[in-house]
Amino acid sequence: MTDSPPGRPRQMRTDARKNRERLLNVARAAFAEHGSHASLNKIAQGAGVGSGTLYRHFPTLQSLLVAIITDDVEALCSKGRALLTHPSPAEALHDWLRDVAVHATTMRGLVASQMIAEPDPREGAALAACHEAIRTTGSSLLARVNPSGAATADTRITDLLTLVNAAAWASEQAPYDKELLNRLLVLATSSLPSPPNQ
Amino acid sequence: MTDSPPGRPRQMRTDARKNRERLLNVARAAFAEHGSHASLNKIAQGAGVGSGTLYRHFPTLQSLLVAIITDDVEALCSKGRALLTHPSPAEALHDWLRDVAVHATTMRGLVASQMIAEPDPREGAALAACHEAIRTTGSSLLARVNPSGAATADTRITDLLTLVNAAAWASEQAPYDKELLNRLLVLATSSLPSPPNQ
DNA sequence: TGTACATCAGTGAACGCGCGTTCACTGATGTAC
DNA sequence: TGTACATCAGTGAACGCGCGTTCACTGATGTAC
Repeated sequence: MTDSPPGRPRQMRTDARKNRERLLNVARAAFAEHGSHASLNKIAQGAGVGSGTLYRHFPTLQSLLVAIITDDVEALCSKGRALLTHPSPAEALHDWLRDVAVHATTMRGLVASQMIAEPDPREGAALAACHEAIRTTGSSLLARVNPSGAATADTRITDLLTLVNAAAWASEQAPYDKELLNRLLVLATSSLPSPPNQ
Repeated sequence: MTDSPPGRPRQMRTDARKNRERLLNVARAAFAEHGSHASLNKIAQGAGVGSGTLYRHFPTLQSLLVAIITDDVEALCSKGRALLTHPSPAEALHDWLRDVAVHATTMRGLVASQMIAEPDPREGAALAACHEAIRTTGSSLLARVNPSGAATADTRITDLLTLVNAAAWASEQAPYDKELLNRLLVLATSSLPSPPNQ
């Protein structure tokens, strides 16, 4: 057993951190343009980085994707928590679901599909944690709309989020129809109380 | 101008017709397994046919897909027309939407995506005709549920079909959850009158 | 503050792979008589 | 029914391409003193 020596791990090199950031940005754009057909070599090239560097940071296309989604989900959940004090629970929920949909709308179905599919255990707990966080946040918002049904909120919110993500995916398939996402969200959430001003 | 001579075109050779049929069947399976990453060479090989033969029949992956979908849509519409005499209009509509969803559930999102996206004009009128046929059939079924709203039935059915296809896509992403499609369909159609026996 | 150095991030040519696509050729078969 | 033949479907080796991935090497930088 040759354990690594104890003590703090060495801090991440500044160039490494910058490259990681740049890779994530370029990957975001590449996924937005080509979805799951995006080329890793081109992402590396676009970030001004050797392909080996990309592999050092993200051994897998999936891991790149999960890193991007993790950032987004964090923002989404923090916005959701803020909405918990919104005066209109119904409006808060609708607003947040719209944000979720818009988020899922950014990468040719890749994001939507990750949010729906069972997390790949090889990807560690990162993606599963995203799911958990989204569900918890949504559950709180939903419970405020209909306090009596709190017990069922957890399963309801999962299906609701799935359908919202599916609607987002559909609207990506039809980019020429700018209003489609709005109309689909109305349909998808028609079983919820409407927000007051609509 | 060297026009081809007049008269009937030569009938399709029997081996050609068989090969075409075999290619469609193998392609169906390949798309079901690999979606848009299916390999044309492997489809040709699986059908026991040279790759050139595949290209003679279907110059494009897309054209292969459209041929498959055309067959399915025909069946779907004929079933829809039969349902127009069903004693319960609401049940007829729900049944048919379920069939549409199940159909969209067979090829890793490829079918669902084709049913939603704007038809590629290079693909001729075939796919556009599918959309038209589905919409017409659905529109009739919807009009029977709510005769007063016939004028708006056409736009409503388009969005409804889109959401149903989206739900089908989502349920493909989560194959481990066998009941997901059912639950999503309930959510997606919650703005319609419920069928009597549910 | 300055310096020596071990660590590890970065490099990018090279590899093997499977893909879509072509095309000169072979051979099956529908048609006309 | 039988036959000659023009048509066109079928073939599959070959091509170029871009992909993901590797790895021996270089060099930047965080750390310890």
